[in-house]
Amino acid sequence: MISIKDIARAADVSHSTVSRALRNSPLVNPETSQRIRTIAQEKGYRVSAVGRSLVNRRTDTIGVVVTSIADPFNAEVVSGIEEIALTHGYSLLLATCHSDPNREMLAVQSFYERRVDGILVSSSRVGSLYRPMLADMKVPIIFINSHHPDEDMFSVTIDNHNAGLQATRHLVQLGHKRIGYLGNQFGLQADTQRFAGYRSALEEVDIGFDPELVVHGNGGPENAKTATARLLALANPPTALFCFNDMSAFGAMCAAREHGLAIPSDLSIVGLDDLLLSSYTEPALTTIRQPKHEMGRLAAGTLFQLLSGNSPERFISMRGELIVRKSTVPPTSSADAVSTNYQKSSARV
Amino acid sequence: MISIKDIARAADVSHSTVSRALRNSPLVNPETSQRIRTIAQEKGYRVSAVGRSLVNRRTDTIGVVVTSIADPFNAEVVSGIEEIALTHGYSLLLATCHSDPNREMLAVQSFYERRVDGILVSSSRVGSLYRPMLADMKVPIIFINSHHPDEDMFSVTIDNHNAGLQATRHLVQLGHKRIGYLGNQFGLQADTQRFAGYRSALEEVDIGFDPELVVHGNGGPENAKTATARLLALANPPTALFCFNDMSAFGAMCAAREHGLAIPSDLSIVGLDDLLLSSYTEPALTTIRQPKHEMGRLAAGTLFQLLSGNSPERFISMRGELIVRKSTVPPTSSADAVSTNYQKSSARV
DNA sequence: GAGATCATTGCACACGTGTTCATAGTAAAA
DNA sequence: TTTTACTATGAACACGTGTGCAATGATCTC
Repeated sequence: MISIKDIARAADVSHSTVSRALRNSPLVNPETSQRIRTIAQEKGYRVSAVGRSLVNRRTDTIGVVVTSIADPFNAEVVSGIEEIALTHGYSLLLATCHSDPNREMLAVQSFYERRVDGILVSSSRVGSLYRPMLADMKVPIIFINSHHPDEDMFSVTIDNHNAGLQATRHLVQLGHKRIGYLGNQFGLQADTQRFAGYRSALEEVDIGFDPELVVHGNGGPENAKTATARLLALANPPTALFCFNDMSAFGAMCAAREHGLAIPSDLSIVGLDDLLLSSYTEPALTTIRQPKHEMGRLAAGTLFQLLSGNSPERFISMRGELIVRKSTVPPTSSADAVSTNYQKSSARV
Repeated sequence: MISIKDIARAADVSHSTVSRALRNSPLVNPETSQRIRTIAQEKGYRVSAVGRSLVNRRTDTIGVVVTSIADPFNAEVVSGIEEIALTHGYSLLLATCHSDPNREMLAVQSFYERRVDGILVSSSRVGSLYRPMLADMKVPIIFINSHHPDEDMFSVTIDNHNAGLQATRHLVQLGHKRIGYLGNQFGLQADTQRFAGYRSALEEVDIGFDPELVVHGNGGPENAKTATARLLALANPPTALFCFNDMSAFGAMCAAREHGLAIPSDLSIVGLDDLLLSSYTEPALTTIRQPKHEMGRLAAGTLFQLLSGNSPERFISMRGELIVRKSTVPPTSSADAVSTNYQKSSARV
């Protein structure tokens, strides 16, 4: 592994001059500079970022923590982050935590030891615990998809309440009265807020909330499938279903088919995310589009603002957009009838 | 930012002793060691990996280059890599190159400057050009999903020829005679080999190869859709289609539906990858399963073998597994008849 | 009691780079 | 010719950590 000292020796100058020459410093004679660069090229020299980082006190590296990179949502977010990082000449350290708060902390600690210039965390589960940690480590940190109203906290999210509202309103406006909610793991902030939006939409039109119609998966299709199966086995099953995300919606569609139901005629389904594949399923999925790539870009942008001494917006909240495709239709009369009957006899909660 | 010198001062010892104490060296008195560790904890000290890397001449970091992290195949591979890296205490630097050979080189150069301990490249497009580069930089590099028979090259792939063979044989055995191939971008190694497998399967049963039935997308659903549309507009369209990957297959299914064809009765489709969502589509996709996660694990494992001085297997080739689901059935008699007619009049290539 | 062994610690250097300051040489100004 | 300004370069230190070697003091052996 060759260093500037090696080419200094070869060019018969001091390593200081080499350092300057390779960074195009105007302080060094153009001819010597050229000579040094030629030698460096011949020897295949490449500057050591670790040596440079030590003196510059920056690594040109940012750390990204996600629950799982195999989750298309996170993949898109990371893609947006990487795009912006590249334009700033930064590299990305990636770690996954699989929704384990402990692993999330370990990942952040590891990033800190590596002296990243900033950290991005998607779907954090330990947001509040960062306060003491951040006191020690003076590293800017941006949250994506989770929001923590403390000072010195930055975040980029979509308005989850509004997303739940839009999705459920769409079903309500189609005439559905018996609308289920398929959530994510209990305690996840985004889940709580989307669920709240769902309830708000029901309240707007005085549809009673039935806790029987709420089930929870884990954001993946398999658990969504079993959760949906429970829902469909009810004496009075829903005619429409709002799913926490598109992956869950796919699982729900699968469960419905296996239960002998046709989509959308027997069960309308709304997802949330608008994944690349969501428009290619049969039927194409009605969903709330989340600007995943843009969220990644904005989060990274916020970080770089911070790094360059500016004061970016503290909390960025984006709007999801309802994309109506083929998985939602008005309820069939028979289902509607059942639903109406049930309304009469069910207690309002 | 506090260093060992700061706690050395606080504990009234030399920084050497601090360094030893924090690394649990038996050379230091247990009591002083404990005292030092307590002070370090109080001050929230965390070792600087950059300082340590400089002297240890290793960064405990590996670099991963993929075409796009939003591609589920790559996401799964990276997931497998990360899993193994974690068990070795390594971190992951991630870069995307979007199939641009130039960006691929830049990413590798950037990794080298950061002095990663090893590099993994998925679906490389510049394999041969690595020879001169590797001569300079003494960094182990492993290829995933592309194979380069030079010495000093390591790779993990599936047997693409066999995968194409299996997929096409499956369609042949169902009775199809007019089988299309929907490939990836021209020149990609995996595409060439899968296509060769496709042709071998046709030759086995003396089905003539018709170049009209071969189209190319770019591995994504949108281009696959338009490419498939061209195929279906033929005077004598295929009754079955082997797609380069599942993403392409989804696009093909979409195109078929828009063309008024039912799947699988009017058009059988085989994909390749077996993505998480491939079993949740309607109909569920018949495909060749690629052990993506395992490939990532094996590639990372090979790298760590290399790093620990062992001599791992140079070329690991895995077998894809045919997963028969619902998107493939024997051709309907009418389609079969057309196909047979065509056979008679078409020239063998 | 003298010498030997051992435990504990500090000094000094190394890793690769950047930067301040001083110095030597050169050209311009007086 | 002398003074001044400027150009080009090197010496020295810094960044944070690890380690070989020497030194100190204590304990043990004979």
